[in-house]
Amino acid sequence: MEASTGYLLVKLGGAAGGYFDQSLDSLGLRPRHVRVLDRIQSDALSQQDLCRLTGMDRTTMVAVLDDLERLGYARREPSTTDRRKHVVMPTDAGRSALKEAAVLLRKAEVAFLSPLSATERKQLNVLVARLAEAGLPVCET
Amino acid sequence: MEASTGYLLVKLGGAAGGYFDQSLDSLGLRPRHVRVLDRIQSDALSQQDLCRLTGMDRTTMVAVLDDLERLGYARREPSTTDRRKHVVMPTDAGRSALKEAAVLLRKAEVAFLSPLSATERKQLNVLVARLAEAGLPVCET
DNA sequence: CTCCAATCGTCAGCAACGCTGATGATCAGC
DNA sequence: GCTGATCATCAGCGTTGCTGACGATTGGAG
Repeated sequence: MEASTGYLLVKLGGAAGGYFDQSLDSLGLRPRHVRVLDRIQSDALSQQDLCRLTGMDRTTMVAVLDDLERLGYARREPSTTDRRKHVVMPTDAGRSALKEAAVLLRKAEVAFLSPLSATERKQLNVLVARLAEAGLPVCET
Repeated sequence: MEASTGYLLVKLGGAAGGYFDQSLDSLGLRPRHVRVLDRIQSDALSQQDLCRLTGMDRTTMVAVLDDLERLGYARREPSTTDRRKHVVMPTDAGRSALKEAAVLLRKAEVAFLSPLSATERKQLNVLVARLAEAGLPVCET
């Protein structure tokens, strides 16, 4: 029970989360900010689009974008095609912050997985990818 | 970035957590209650002992034990050796509830890991156990 | 064209969570 | 017998993710 895969997964997920959180402290960001910053690089997305793509709540997204705007990493611009929408654009500072964050996150991940050999890390990646891709089966008890 | 092992681990951990939560709905318990219920089976532990063993906060433990007592699954008894302490004892109902919970959790885990083959599940278990055992390295960025 | 339901972004406020600090009771060492 | 530490408890704080409501705007039906 203590050593069940499921329990360990929960524990590990939490630890990894805290780990990633900390790794971004110097940027004043949290992983969710980076995820949003990443999404808005390529396409011009509305806040709703971002919600759908990241799975975040609409009100949480407002807070995240407030943060990114305050830090000068992104801007909200009125959409030219739909005046209800705001198109979210990254700034130059946002783009370089994203690069920096990616480096930090990568470093944190390497450290976190350091107890495993290269082969094992590859194995783990395959397994969790399969599990995540499997759509996280619906609970029906 | 989207498919990094670390990010997937966080996602998976959260999903597994919610999964386990749901699986215990019918018992009115949450995984933490089951963990406590499990710990008090063998030894006579004080609340502080339980905190140390489970890593839970002392005030959270109070709430958990309140729940378990209200459900008739555990009792607080004054320690005979130290009148500051409460020894936490499982009731018969608590013991059978634990058995039932273990079954439900096991079922949930099987379902959650069902996208993997038996060999892969074994592999995953070894890997996450190694990572968890490695003491979750300290972040120092 | 005129409504009307639906969508967008925002805000106030709620419920759960984990924690800090303080309290009263008790213990252990000097 | 005093003093500092430990135990269980409670009140209260800050954070988090969410619901519900709101005004503004859109798009389609009649």
